Amino acid sequence: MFFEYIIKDFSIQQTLECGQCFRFQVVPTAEKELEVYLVFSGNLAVLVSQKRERVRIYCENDQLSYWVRYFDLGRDYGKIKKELSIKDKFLEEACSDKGGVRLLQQEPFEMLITFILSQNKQIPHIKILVQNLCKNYGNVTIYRTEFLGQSFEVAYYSFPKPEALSLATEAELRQLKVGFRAPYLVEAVRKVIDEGLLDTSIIHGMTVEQLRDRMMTIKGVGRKVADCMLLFGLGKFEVFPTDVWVRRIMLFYYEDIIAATYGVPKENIKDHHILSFACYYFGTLAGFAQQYLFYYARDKKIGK
DNA sequence: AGCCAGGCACCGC
DNA sequence: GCGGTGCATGGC
Repeated sequence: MFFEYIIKDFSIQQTLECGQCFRFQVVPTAEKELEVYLVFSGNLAVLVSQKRERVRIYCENDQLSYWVRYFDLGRDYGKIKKELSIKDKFLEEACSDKGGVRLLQQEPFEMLITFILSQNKQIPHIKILVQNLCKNYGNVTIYRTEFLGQSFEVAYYSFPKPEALSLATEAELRQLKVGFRAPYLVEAVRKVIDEGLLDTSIIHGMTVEQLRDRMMTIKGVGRKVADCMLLFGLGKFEVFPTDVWVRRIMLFYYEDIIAATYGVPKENIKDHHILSFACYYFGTLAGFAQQYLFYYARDKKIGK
């Protein structure tokens, strides 16, 4: 069965392709303007179709709330984009061009592992590595639904649970081409299991700074990986993951303002200046701004 | 062939 | 703190 919604400020294509999600695939269709994707999260799968503002989520009743939250469909993105767009022309353009992006609320453990894998890798490679993990340590599941009057069926691998991943040795992980990230994964999984790193009862009520410090106790998790995990996995929308692309576009657009704000020569701008400025300038919307800017910069190759 | 990729740890200062 | 370097692997 499916549930149909009319949703503004949403593009399933942009939301999945913008670089926050690594487990999805296009479902080819003959119909014009119809976009269909299979999306995987944790041990679940869903088929989503979109034609203009008409969005259909193909799942059973008891999973609907999970996917509505996952795609962040309950939030007023028009308001967010408006608030960002009035700040300057650059943001206005990025928000307009990438206006269908929504911040997915993905599984915390999955985000932690995925973004440890992401370091010094390009997005297509990250997808392959994640897929390797799922194939080797996840469970096969069948997803079935009715789609356009016929039955649709696909087998997929779940994202492995910590206990399943804990069976992997460093050597086995290296065979999956994760390279120097192998020991990072082992430690992350160990800390999740032994120290309850992601236990809801423990992290509930912690500040963003406390959560970030907690994640960064893992070797292989620095500021950027931690912030991606906080943003995409824990819904901490005020963080501003700063990678090469974000650095490029921030300098391209705001170099002069940042230099003036902090009284440093342009060539002396450091990451902490960019982070501080983003926090001040974008405020609680920093995470949204980051994703619009990141996707826009990468698409237009800004600063490269 | 060399450089870079949604970085990070480690080292020397 | 700050800058430089090595790191697995793959694509251009």
